[in-house]
Amino acid sequence: METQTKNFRKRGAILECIRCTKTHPSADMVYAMLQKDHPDISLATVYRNLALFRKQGLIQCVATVNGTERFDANTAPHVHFICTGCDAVLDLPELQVPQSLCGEAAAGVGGQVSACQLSFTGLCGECSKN
Amino acid sequence: METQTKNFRKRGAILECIRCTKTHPSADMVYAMLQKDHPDISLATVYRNLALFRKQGLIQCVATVNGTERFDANTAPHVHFICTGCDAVLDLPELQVPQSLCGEAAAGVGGQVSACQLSFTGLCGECSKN
DNA sequence: TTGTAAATAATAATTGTTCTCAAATAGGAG
DNA sequence: CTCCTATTTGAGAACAATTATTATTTACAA
Repeated sequence: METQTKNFRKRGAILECIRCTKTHPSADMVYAMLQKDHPDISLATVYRNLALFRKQGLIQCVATVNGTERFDANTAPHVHFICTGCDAVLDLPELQVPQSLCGEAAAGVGGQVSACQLSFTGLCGECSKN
Repeated sequence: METQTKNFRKRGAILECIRCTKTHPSADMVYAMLQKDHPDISLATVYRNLALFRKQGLIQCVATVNGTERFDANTAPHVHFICTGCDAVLDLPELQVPQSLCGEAAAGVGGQVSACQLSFTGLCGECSKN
């Protein structure tokens, strides 16, 4: 029973992990965070399940920072800030992409728009003091 | 003299190449396009110079599609459309990010905003007919 | 020509990600 | 409970994009 619950679906643990953090982690960060409760987890399992969650629409990739993808369990479209100093990805919940732009975009290409993404780049509060 | 002019600074050719195309090419695409006039160019040279141009502000990375970076010599902030069908990156010159948002973003993080990027994802006209 | 610093080609190394495959496991049928 | 089958997983190989290294070539000035 002990080992059973421990090994019972690491998939759930991965989803839980990404839902409980605000840092928009990469696959590697999720892997590191899970080490404590699941020391025998494989990095491949993390990648595999992140890809699955994305396909299922449970999470989304919100940015690619220095070549590594960053994920978010908040699938509602929202604005991000990417710090070039510390590679942090922050939410800007108070900002919103004007709805009208989506329609204009669809019209502009004569196709279908399924998502939009707005992100700002710069130095966060911490890093701008460096 | 012949060989001299031919070998004279491939850097210029790389910049020229990216300035003369509207497809927002990747490093690999630039490399392929240069093969004709510079069959002996190295892919590493393309990467190196693209990185340099970016640092100099001559070009910018406008998107990461399927893990590969796409560049643009138009460094003015403008909106893009990324087709998930054919991986094309298109301009949407008629759209603009409201200037007010940038200020709000800077205020939101208490830091400095150096760039912003808005992109829509979906199917382009061609692909939506598939 | 000769010295020096920058640019390059070739290739090795690194890094993020995906694939392969055999072993472990869950959940159902008997 | 026991067997069966499909799912999930770990380990590491494979892969592709990118970066670093190194020896060679080039531009240019003295």
